[in-house]
Amino acid sequence: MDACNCEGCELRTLFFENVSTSEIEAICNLKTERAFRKGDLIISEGDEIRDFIYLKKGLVKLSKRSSNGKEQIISFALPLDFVSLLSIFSEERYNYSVTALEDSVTCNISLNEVRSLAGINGKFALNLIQKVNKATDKIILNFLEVRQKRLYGRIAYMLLYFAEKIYKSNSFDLPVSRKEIAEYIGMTAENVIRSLSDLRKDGIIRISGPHIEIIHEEKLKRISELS
Amino acid sequence: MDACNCEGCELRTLFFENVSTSEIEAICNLKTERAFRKGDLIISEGDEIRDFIYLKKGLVKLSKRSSNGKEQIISFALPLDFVSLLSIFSEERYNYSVTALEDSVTCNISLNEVRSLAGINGKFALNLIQKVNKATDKIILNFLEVRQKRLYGRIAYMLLYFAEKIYKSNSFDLPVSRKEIAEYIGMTAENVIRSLSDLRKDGIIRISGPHIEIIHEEKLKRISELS
DNA sequence: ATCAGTCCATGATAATTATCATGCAGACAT
DNA sequence: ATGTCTGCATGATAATTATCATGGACTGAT
Repeated sequence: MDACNCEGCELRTLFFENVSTSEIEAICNLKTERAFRKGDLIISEGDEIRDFIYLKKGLVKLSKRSSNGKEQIISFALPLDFVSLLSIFSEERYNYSVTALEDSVTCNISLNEVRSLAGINGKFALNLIQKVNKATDKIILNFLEVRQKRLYGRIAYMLLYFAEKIYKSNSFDLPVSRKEIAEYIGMTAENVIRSLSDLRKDGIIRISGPHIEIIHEEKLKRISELS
Repeated sequence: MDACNCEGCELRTLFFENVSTSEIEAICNLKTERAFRKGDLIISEGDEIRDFIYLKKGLVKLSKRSSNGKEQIISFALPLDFVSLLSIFSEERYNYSVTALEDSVTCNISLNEVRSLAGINGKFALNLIQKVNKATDKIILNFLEVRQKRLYGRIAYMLLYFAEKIYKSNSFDLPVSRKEIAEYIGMTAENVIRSLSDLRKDGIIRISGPHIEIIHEEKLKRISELS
């Protein structure tokens, strides 16, 4: 446990709740930490799935190039959300990409190790099921939520999402371009820009470049709910 | 193994691949089979999650009532797809409903049993992860696929989906109303009806009541792809 | 048999969104 | 410094989709 710095990792108790100290040591020595700069590609669609990857620090987006060549954003993930959600265990290759939106650090563990630990330690496996399940559930519920709204409501929903879930503040820098917001909510970049401008003109938010400040949270919530 | 009729179940090898005969017997004696008629509610949103449920026979829809009160269809499932996908293991209550679209039979096993088996038998747990993972992946990829298309393309995509994935034939009875199609693709019922009529007028499909016959599969595919 | 309810269907119109065009500002390489 | 690229912004217009209204067919309840 000397070269192994997992003790400080906030994910440890979450992830390794049911793993004995000796098992942790064994895994810990096999893990690799990787640092990424804002904008770096962490996983590229089509890459072979070798590692179980989770986010230790930072913010990432999961995206996929769809059949017609357009990029679509599936979700955003913070630490404590897993990055290796979809397709892991069920596919050989990633069918989505992961990109760092802020400087990020991942912790990579050989998938075979995780697999064999899960095969030996059923409690660990159950814990894993739960985490993967929760993460994918969130994505699906989010899709449903967004789908039923119209442009203006989707924008409001997204702003509230960043404020509440990602930054826990009504004042933050958008980590994504307007085009990426469009790819996330399934609209065009022009209309995203227009909606943001409208919200600004109505005095509901303040914008300067990437910086957003939500002034009338209640109004924004009403817009989000009333679609 | 006498009262236990799992041997004939096609799901057995899939599901219990890694489970010993004695373990199967133990579980098998605890399982309950339930039959449902077309239209019956199998799971109601908000129900407590007690059983691990899988579909042995039939066709079902997963749906969710969204915040504004509108019903949304998440996916359709055939046998071999699991029904207890989302929220199981991670939630206490279902956050979606399951309805039989055709006469269906489910096999219910106490979740605690499945959980404890997974805790003991890691291989079984891994198998479970894989299945759950694959099923949710499908749902997410489907959402992405549909989202990038416009009305006409979504209708074409859905028709091809039923023909290829559900009925394996270009001639079939739609198991859902036009309104439900709308809830599946995120459009209004009127526009679904209009699109179907347009496809009929263009000679691409034949319609009589719930019966659909795809005449020009190639044209339909092109419409689906070109959105 | 009648009534209420739902599904399918179509039209007219309004609302929403996409597309195309243009301009500006900043980043960056040469 | 110049040109090129990208992101942000706005307008004009076209395309798409929703909403509202109406009608016929059918089902089930009374």
